[in-house]
Amino acid sequence: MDSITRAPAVMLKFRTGRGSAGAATAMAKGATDDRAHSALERCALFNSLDEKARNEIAAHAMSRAFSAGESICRIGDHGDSMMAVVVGTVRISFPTVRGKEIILADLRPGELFGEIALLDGRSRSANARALTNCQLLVLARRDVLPFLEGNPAACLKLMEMLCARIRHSDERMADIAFLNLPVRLAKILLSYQPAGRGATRLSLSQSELAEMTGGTREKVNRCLRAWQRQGILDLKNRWTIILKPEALRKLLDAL
Amino acid sequence: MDSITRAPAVMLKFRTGRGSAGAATAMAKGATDDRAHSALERCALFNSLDEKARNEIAAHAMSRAFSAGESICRIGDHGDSMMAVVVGTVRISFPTVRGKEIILADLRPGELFGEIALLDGRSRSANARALTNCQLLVLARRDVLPFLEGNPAACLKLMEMLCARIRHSDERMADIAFLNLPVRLAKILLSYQPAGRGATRLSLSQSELAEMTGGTREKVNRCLRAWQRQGILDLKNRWTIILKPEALRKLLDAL
DNA sequence: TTTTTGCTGTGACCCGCGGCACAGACATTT
DNA sequence: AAATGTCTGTGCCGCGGGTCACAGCAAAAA
Repeated sequence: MDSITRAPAVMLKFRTGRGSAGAATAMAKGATDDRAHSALERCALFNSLDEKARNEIAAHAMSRAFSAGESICRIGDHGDSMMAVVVGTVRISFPTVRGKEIILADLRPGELFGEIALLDGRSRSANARALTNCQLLVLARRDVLPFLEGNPAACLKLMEMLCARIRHSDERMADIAFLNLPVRLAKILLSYQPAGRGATRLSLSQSELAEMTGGTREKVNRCLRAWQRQGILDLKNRWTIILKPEALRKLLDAL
Repeated sequence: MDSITRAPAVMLKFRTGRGSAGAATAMAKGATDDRAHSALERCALFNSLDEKARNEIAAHAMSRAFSAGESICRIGDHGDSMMAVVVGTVRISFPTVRGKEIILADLRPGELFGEIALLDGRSRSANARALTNCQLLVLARRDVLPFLEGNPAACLKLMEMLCARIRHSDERMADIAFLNLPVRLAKILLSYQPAGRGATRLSLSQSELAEMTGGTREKVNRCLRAWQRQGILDLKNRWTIILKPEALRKLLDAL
């Protein structure tokens, strides 16, 4: 277990966290620059489009920066834009009673959020927060809707993405309803494990894992420690190092 | 409590249930008849369209009947069509481990299902079963996709519907994660209560309520009985009669 | 009508998990 | 180096709720 020399690391936020990263909230509102265009290329919604369409939408994109810890939007806000992550990580969460919240997703570059309020014209459906310093591309409703009307292909692609969200939500709901915490935790850990076998180091606090699984911090801790004793993973400083992903997968297969 | 003379009744399935309704599975494949057209008018996706567009899509609709209890589609099936309910009730459910399943929705005339597999080309995302004898309108992918490409308005409307599904799913997930069973049960009961004050009679078995809330039949029973003792509702034969919806709502407000 | 089947109502039991409390380990700040 | 704050690690207690078992009942089927 000491033989790990160059394990892949999943680090969503800088280890030296919250706010200390300084106020990088300057706003670069340059429009049709190359950065915007190449960012859209990395985005699932737009990379299937032809060059012309991509230029058309890129012309309306506004670049905007958020510093680590900053709130991007809150549930209930009026929202008439959607955002694509260019640099950094954005955390989407859903607040519930008594200050608790459930983490829905951590979005990396190329991913999109805010489409729901944009599309249905209602208020924001979740919270979004910059987990690291972030660079986003902002697209306003008044630009997006006409664009979609003229680009059925983009429309269908967007619908596919919404469908994926629905599938994922339904599955997760069933998980929470019927699976016990260790299984849910294993699922989450594996979902942060980038495909390949071998050790993965992840920098997620146990409270964060609790908010993702819908459990408590204490329970997550006990579960992780039990796995550590079995040699399935290792907890060092504040990293969680997955040593035997197969063991976790086996837990899932057993249902 | 005996003064109820004409209370609204919510009856999703015939009280004389399962299968006995005889094999009405005959297939009426008449296409552009008036029934198809008027059914589409009742459907949220199509009623905002102009007459011409509605005729266009109605021309491709196939009518199909299912008898009570019959399975319409199963999760994992290959699916390249979507359906609109014309007559009857269709139950959408999501199966999980060990035969348990969670009821996602009971669809009434005018509502749509099966769009997800149709749109993203993957397999069916849930089970659908005819709760009563049903009449459905079936629309095939090869007809729907070209139609959507030519009708941006329908596209956007469909996206709105998908967004509503996502909002609903996320909220329900948070409910299951953080609210205890009585509260979830109260929510479900109220959601079947058609707006107005006063008593509502609903014909849902306690096992069904359990499958909707993600709890057990026994727990649902105990909870309902407790409410009965408090005079909030009445359980007679196999009907659940909501006497004081305000009391349930108060339970929700208390969070 | 009689039989069968499925739904309701309840008691007993036990486990998972949430809540509290607190100690120790690091990290960051001053 | 000292102080402060945050995360980790654990013991303990109590409750919500899942499970089993079984006893009425009411509605369909025979």
